Amino acid sequence: MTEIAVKLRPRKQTRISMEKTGKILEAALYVFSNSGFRGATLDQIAERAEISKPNLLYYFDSKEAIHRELLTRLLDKWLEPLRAMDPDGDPVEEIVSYVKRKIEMARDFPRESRLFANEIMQGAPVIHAVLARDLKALVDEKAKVITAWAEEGRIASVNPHHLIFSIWATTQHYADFSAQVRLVLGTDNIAFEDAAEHLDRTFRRILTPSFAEKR
Amino acid sequence: MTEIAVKLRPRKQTRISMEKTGKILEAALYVFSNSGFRGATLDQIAERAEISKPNLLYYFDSKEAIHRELLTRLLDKWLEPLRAMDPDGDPVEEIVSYVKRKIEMARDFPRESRLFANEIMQGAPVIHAVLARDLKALVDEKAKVITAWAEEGRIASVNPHHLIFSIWATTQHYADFSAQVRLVLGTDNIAFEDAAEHLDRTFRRILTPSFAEKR
DNA sequence: GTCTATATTAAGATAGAC
DNA sequence: GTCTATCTTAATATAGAC
Repeated sequence: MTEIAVKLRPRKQTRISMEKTGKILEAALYVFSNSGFRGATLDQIAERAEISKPNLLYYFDSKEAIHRELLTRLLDKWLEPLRAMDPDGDPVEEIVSYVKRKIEMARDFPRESRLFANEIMQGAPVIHAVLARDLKALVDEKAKVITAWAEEGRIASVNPHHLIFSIWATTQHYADFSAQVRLVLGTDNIAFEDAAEHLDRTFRRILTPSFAEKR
Repeated sequence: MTEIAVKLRPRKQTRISMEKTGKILEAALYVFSNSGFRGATLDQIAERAEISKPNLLYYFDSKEAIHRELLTRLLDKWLEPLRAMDPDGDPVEEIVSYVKRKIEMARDFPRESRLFANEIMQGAPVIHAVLARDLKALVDEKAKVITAWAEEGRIASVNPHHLIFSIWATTQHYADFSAQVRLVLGTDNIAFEDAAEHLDRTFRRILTPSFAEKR
């Protein structure tokens, strides 16, 4: 599990203070995910959290502190779908289930997706260290599982790291670049069922061993 | 073709002024792609362009104007790979060639990719209108071609719009989120040959008609 | 066309009363 | 803990000499 250093300003984390910080973080998630770190302002966050700006800064040391807190809090949730991939399950089903969980995350948590996308695009200045440790370890671990499946002929031969990149890319695309998707499809709301069906079919095609490759 | 409204400040576009504006735009591409619009500063751009800030603002009306000019100038280049998809070519080869061109763009023009990624993630405030017209028209046109190919049984049945989203997502991922790719692979430079090979294989698997589907 | 100096504003953060 | 008022800095943009 990822260790999260929760260093909030008030000594005692009373019920009221946890409620306030929660409200601030919720507002900050909205603003940061829409405008990026630099584009976001404390005024916007304060207004959305229905709190004054100085009061906001009573709970957090700085704008940066809010941002850092958001990212570290959300990291576990973000890695959860990959963690859930079961080495003992059916290979193709495990991977397409992972794809399904990821597309559901894009649908249900687009703000979280864009928050991370912004962070990564800036070169991950805040969470670089923790990603280089935890994310890398997790991906390497699952890559080994995928490699084993391929060697056993239970899925088609595939580069496991790049397969995972393709899964991240295709699923998060619907959250991170939803403006473009909507604009191209000419709809106000993305039909996520269509996206999910498309990805389910394509990843099954990628992974299902061909007759030639079967032993 | 996309019409580009070039509205520069100097009346006469002399050779010297075109050189300057070119140098400014090159610097701006670097800075905007690394920091996003809000994160970028005119100081950074001016320094990189080796020009004073007021001089920079002699050539462009505002920071926004530089940004807008960059996006509109680069748009055609960005759509070129899809435009080049030939309805009369071999279906699978045409699509994997498109994938190849896109991954080469991610390798050779990562700054352009991130510039557009930033713009789209903010909801495309600058180029929304032109995308809704030109990009949508282009994608719809190529989607029809793909649908025809599928109906003729020359490629596997696929949702053409979502296929295109998958191509954009998987290829641009290596430019937009290169920090994460490098961090996960543990390398300083991405081996684009590996990515290209992976994508070539996967899209061939997706597209090659199965025996069952062939007529 | 280019520069130095400067005006203007926006935004992060703090002081201090309550 | 919360507020009003304010400090401070950074950044866009302009004035005006050369």
